[in-house]
Amino acid sequence: MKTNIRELRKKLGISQQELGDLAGVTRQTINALENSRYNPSLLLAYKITKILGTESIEDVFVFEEDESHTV
Amino acid sequence: MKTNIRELRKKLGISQQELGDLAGVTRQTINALENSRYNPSLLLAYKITKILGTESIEDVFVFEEDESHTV
DNA sequence: TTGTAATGTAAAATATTTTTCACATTTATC
DNA sequence: GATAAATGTGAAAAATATTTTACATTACAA
Repeated sequence: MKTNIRELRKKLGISQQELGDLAGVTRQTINALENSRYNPSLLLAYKITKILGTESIEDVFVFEEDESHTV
Repeated sequence: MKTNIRELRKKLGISQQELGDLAGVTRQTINALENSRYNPSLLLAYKITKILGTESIEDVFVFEEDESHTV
């Protein structure tokens, strides 16, 4: 799973730290998400989506084709 | 967070067990989601959304207004 | 070029999700 | 009403997400 968090965050002109603060998580969590290092909880994904001002979760988190077959 | 999993699953005429098998999780996980007992991973939410044939994650998982302020 | 903010990352600890097992209750069918 | 399938739920274990701490590197302003 890839994300557009970095691009969207930069459009807002905020740091990983600030986004983390807004979302209630640490900057390391944001960093790990930007670098595709793990699969967040749905609620965290939702909160980030809201903060970044996008329409839907799928605008921020991009799933690969065969990814729905993996846990 | 509430979900429409039960309704959508019944439209497909499948059991919690079958949906779990399709999503690669146990029936207890499906049951807990249907009864709003926790916040799944984003990937699981995505897989369930795909299996249920809905457009987006938000069609299946419904967030309350002030929920984005809670972790 | 020096200092400062921002980012990348690792390891250990903690929190949360998900599984497993087990049993009770409900629902449908005969 | 008996039987089987489906569902609800609890508790402990396993797996995974997230935090914390700490340090290194990069980017950028003075």
